[in-house]
Amino acid sequence: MAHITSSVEYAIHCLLYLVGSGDTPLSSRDLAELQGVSPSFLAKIFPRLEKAGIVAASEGVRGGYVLARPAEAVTFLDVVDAVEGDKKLFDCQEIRGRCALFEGDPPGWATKGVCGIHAVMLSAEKAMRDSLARTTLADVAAGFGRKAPKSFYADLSDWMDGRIRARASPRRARPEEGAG
Amino acid sequence: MAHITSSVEYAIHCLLYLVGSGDTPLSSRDLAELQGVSPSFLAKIFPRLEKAGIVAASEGVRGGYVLARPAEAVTFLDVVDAVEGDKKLFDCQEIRGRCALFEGDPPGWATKGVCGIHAVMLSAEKAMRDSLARTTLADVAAGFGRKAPKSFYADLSDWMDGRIRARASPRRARPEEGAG
DNA sequence: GATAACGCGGATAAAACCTGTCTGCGTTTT
DNA sequence: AAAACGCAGACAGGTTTTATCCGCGTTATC
Ligand code: FES
Ligand code: FES
Repeated sequence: MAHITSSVEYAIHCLLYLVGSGDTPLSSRDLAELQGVSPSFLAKIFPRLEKAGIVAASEGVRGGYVLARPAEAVTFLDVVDAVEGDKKLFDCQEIRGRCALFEGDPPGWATKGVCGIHAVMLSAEKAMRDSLARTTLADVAAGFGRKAPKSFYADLSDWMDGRIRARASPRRARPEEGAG
Repeated sequence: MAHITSSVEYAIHCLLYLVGSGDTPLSSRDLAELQGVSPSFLAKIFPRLEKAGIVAASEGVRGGYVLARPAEAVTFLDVVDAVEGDKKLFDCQEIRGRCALFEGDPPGWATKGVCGIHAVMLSAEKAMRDSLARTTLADVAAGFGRKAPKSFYADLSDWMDGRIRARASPRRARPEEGAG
């Protein structure tokens, strides 16, 4: 179990597909099957992205999700916070006030302000968050676009269309199921 | 549950006391009672600091721990790694290779090198670790020394001496126990 | 208008992790 | 010999993460 969980990995990979899909909504089920992850689990992640204003949902048949903002305006930090809430890197237990010398009544100089140790952790957390805030969905989408061949996007589009057509006309699109 | 756990908080607070104690070994039990934390739990943390070469142990009666290096040579990162092992900030599941379009046989361009998303996380982890490596025990000890009154260190020394004397001559040091 | 796809929320369960306790062992001072 | 110490392992309880399932309201399509 890591601090940045698999939920974030799922979320960002999905968001990258949404970057490519433009105005066409993609359902969480399709995104799950496309990537080979659990549809039920993914369905629990998306509402958090929606509450954070990262994606917009459309209900009903042919519904799904689209990006609610331009990809340049969604940082990794946005996604991490949306999916994980405000999870702290370090949870200070304030043990400095329990020193036996204080006998249950710690003096002001000992408990005033943030503990020096805690301050170092907060600084490290800030460094991490600043780093995450420096990269957007658009940045990684561009990097992915440079690696993938042109045909990939066409194949992807076909796959999504295929799923919709298969559901619309199961008789023609998946004849093998009835003929088996 | 946070990424940097309470064990690290306990460890560094203890190490700060060791900075002040110089060559006199302090036992994990005394350090635990002084700070109001579980002696059993603290006893599980110190061996990890010892294996990492941060503290040196002396066994037997009057044994305990001393710093194995100057406080200037022990960074927060050293302590975090010693106590938590090499815990990653993010654990990539390599879901990029599971894309349905690849049909179980992902092409080289899709799996070569580190995933762009993973790379961002690694960069954030590095930022955090660099930040932690920038502060040493000596730094925070100096900050603490500026806050605490002079009498605190004398009181601390007395408290430690008192514990040793109480154990050496229980009849005189704790008469109320036998008189009850 | 019925059906099916879709998002949403809650209940539930399994696995992993963190915290904390306990016990027994060997070592060393008193 | 006794007591204080470090060390290693087994163990239990709570929390988090991952994952599944179900029922509900909404909406496009037949
Ligand atoms: S009291 Fe929490 S870090 Fe010092
Ligand atoms: S596959 Fe793990 S972050 Fe992309």
